[in-house]
Amino acid sequence: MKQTMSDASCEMLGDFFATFAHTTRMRIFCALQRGPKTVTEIAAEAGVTITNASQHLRLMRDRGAVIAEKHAQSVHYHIADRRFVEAAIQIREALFERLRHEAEQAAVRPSRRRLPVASPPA
Amino acid sequence: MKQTMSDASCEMLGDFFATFAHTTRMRIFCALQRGPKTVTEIAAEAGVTITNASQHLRLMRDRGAVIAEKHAQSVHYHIADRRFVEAAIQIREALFERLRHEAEQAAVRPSRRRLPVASPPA
DNA sequence: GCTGTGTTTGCGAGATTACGCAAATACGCA
DNA sequence: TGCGTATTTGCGTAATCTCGCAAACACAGC
Repeated sequence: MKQTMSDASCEMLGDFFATFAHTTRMRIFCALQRGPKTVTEIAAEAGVTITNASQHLRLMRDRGAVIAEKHAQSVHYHIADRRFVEAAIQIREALFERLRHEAEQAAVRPSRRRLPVASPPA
Repeated sequence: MKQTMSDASCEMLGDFFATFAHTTRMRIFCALQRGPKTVTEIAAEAGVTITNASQHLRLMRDRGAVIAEKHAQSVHYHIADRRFVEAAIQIREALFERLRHEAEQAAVRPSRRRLPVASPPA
């Protein structure tokens, strides 16, 4: 069981990915890319209830993805580390490129789809 | 509900992050960074049963994170896109740096810990 | 065809996560 | 102090995920 990353690293990374492994949290993250926002604003942009937004934000906060700051009655949330945004954009580009590539492949051989195992040329 | 990323993008990214949002899958991903491997090898390196490894690999395959190729009796898995590795490394660096930073902060003011909300200087 | 090795699948139990509602808390303002 | 706005928390239910076991499947060699 030798590995390049330690078990601790794998767990840490797994937790980090779990932080964004939800459409709503991704929408929240996306909304926050345009600057700090209150819970109410975030809930509106993400299209969820304030309670639900607060719950997701707590999870994201506990895992260090976002930071909360109190201003008067409201709490302003913002993204904790700009590199998270850069990584997300990078990943999105890779996924989009993959989609384009798959679309081209589908156009070339329309009958070939979603084989569970891709065999090498026989 | 205006956003920089579309709902579809958020869902796609959320699914992608979910693909790695598990310690075992992260270990599998890590094992595969050193080259293609069979299910049996992956299971051994990740410290899980072959059945369990196969289940995780199926999920990762369905989501485009890894690619399977049959060779004789065995199936060799490899990472689908090198950028996934680069993104993971980048994120890991950011997390480690954050850990270091937190450790320094803790050393400076040892009594201050894990406040649910960080208030700005009053 | 039969056997052995390697991989996948079906299914059920247990654990975890997500969500809404109602209640509680925090804070500014009168 | 009392009120209104903003946010969080407790809790119950529904949905999803994880994992092991046994069975099924794929394939090379005999």
